[in-house]
Amino acid sequence: MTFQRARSEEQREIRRRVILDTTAAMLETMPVSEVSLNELSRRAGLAKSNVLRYFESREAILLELFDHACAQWLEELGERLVIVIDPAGAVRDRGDRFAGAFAASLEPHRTLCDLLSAQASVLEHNVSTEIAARYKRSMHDNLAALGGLILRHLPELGEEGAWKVAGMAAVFVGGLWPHTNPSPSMLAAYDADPALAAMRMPFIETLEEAIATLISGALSRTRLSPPGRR
Amino acid sequence: MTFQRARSEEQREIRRRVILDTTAAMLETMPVSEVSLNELSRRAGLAKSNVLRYFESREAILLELFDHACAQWLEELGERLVIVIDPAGAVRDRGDRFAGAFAASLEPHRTLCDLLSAQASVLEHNVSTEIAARYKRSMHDNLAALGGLILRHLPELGEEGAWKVAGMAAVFVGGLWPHTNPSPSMLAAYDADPALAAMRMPFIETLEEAIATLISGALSRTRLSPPGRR
DNA sequence: CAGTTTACAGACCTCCGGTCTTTTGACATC
DNA sequence: GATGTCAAAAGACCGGAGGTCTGTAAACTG
Repeated sequence: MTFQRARSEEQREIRRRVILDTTAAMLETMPVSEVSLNELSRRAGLAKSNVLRYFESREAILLELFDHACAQWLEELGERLVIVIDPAGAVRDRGDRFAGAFAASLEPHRTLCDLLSAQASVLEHNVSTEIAARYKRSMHDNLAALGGLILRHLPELGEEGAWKVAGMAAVFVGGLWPHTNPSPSMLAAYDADPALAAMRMPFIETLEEAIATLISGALSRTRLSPPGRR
Repeated sequence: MTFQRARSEEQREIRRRVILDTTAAMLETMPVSEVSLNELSRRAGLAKSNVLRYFESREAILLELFDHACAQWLEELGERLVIVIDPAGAVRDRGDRFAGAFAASLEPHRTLCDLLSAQASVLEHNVSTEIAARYKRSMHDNLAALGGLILRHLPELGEEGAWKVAGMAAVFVGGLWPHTNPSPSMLAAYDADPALAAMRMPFIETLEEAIATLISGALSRTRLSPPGRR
């Protein structure tokens, strides 16, 4: 697969891209936890040690991928929002439409959700301080961008309120996602007992409702307690 | 450590308890991900294969522990709530107090939070359908109990609203928890850059605010959209 | 063409969850 | 009390994980 050795910087960059692309392709067909360095390096046509020449750990690869996926999703969400939300509409309507667009925009970004849910518990471990700091700064920007989108379409929330909703939404997505990937045995349990199946949470619908509820709550709370008050 | 062989059923039960207690003790000092069968069996004074004679997998042990911790926490939360909430108080006040009690009640239950966050993504995998079903039924009851507590102190939410808030709260706790256990390198990054440190989410405070927001939202939404409407 | 650098592959390491095989302790029977 | 049986226990073992170490050879430099 590999044709010649990477000596120039641009060749090294190509290697990095191959690794990232291969990982992204794997994530399309399997959860984060199943992406192993062995299989990844096999698919990329490189030796494992060579993969680790370009990334300091498995987690560092996934983190970079996550960061990129985040930025791309945010762009799509931004576009979707301006289409869907009428700036002159009622607050309640804008909130609901935001929630709907938010949830729907994640539908084609399953791997982003998967990475998000693994972020704090897995990805942020086993990377150097440099990588951790760089990534966290980038995530700070992403979260700020999400807060900006919220503020733009729901200015009633205020800057602080919008920021908080952004953080809560991110946390919620990360918490909800794992529940939508039941293990085979759990699936069998669902099949066997309809009462259990009833408590499954469909990802998009649950997310939409939760975000809408969060926004409603944040709105009513900013209204009830004027800024500056604790 | 182990003195005689377990031949009677009650002796077997003692073995199970030793394993569960040892695991619980380990969880007091390390996160779920670091509890390994090797170390566990060493501490319990049993061979690894012997531990697996009593539990079908590492996850099965943790799942049973999680279930038990859940039930115990729910009891404590129930007691706390009747002390803290004035049934005659305003809805808003009851909601806020509920959120406060909810968050505070989790403070001494760090391992519960840890298990909760690992639940869907780790624990529910790698167990048989029997265990999965049994556990899920139990969790169904636990969630219903939480819903019951919510309904009791915030009857305005209605049964469905209370149930939904319960589910969302559980999801949120599971999503938030990992962010409160930063890796060493992440901690170093925080130390180096105050701007990064500012985006840390303190567990209890963030949780309290999110739950309060969720409740406010659910309340305003039930008020705005009468039951039966979609 | 000789020498130096270094990308790369593959053997190797430790640890994980889990299985398989062997040993041995506790009981029932003679 | 000796003997046989059966399951509890222990420990060797397995494949695969993430990651390191070392030898090789390809590309540059003089």
